[in-house]
Amino acid sequence: MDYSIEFLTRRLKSKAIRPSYQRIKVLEYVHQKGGHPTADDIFRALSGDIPSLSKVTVYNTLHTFVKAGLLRVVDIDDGEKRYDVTLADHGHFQCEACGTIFNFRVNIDQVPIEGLERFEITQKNVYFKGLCPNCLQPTANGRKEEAR
Amino acid sequence: MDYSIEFLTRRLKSKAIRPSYQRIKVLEYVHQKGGHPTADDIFRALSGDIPSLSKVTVYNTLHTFVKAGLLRVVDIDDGEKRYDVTLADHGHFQCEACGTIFNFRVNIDQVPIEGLERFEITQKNVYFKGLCPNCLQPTANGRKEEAR
DNA sequence: TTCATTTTTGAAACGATTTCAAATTTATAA
DNA sequence: TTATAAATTTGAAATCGTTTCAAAAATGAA
Ligand SMILES: [Mn+2]
Ligand SMILES: [Mn+2]
Ligand SMILES: [Zn+2]
Ligand SMILES: [Zn+2]
Repeated sequence: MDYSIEFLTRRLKSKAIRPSYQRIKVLEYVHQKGGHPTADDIFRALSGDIPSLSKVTVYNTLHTFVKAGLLRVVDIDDGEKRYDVTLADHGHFQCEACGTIFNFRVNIDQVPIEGLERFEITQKNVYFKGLCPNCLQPTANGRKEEAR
Repeated sequence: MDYSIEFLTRRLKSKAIRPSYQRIKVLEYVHQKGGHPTADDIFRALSGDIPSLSKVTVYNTLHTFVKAGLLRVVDIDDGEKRYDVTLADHGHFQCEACGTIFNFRVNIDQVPIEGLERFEITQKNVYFKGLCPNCLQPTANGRKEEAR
């Protein structure tokens, strides 16, 4: 994929967000890294490149991006919020052993819903929990993988 | 419904939880009040009856109840966790204007899922957001109801 | 270059929850 | 009943992600 500075700059400008160095770096990180990083993941990853970087800037930037629809919040974890570049509708599974968050395909619009006839729905989240294949796999000694 | 001390005591004993005064009162509150109270809702409601009550006791008690399967956590709100006595599978809708959390019927097991073939699922949550009928209703002057 | 606006920054505040150790209550054994 | 151990409750302090705040720095317009 093309996550060049020019591409990211254009993406920001298209949302009327000024392409500051910090913002471009945050956007670059979430695109290149993918997955579901926390604000702190992003802060620690960029601190090297931008020694002056403040955590508040990361928070500000993430808020801006979410409001502009560039990112989506995943709030499955207790504790920290996570940020997701994948905007297409999908569900999230969090492994209770290793904590990893996985995406899965789910067509929530096909589900029969009862009781929201007069409601206006703007956001649909599907969060599952359980054990991922890695953590289900028994190790050589016959026990489960160690939880992190 | 019968939420007598005897009933609640039996319910606790059946889960091997010692029926202390505090625990019975918390269990009574969540049953009688229903809905999705926060730890603080419960604490403030019971402080009158139990002047010595500590918030830590409420937290301890809620953890115990959740672990025993007497309550379910609803983590849709940013901020505070909420507790739910309704154990049957259902979805949660939070109104973005008034904050109220509503239940709705959803048969999540009927939804086609792709990508979790080798996962062990132990918990399925469906969280919607949007506007509830009250907050959608225009007032006399033509504007929406005031958000809380 | 000015001057206004936006962005970044570190420190401090916030707020729900957890940790901790002491005090109290309850159960068990002698 | 009394002694002792175990469980529960409690208030204070700690934790931790996030927000608020005001000043400094960067950027844009005139
Ligand atoms: Mn995702
Ligand atoms: Mn509910
Ligand atoms: Zn796992
Ligand atoms: Zn509402």
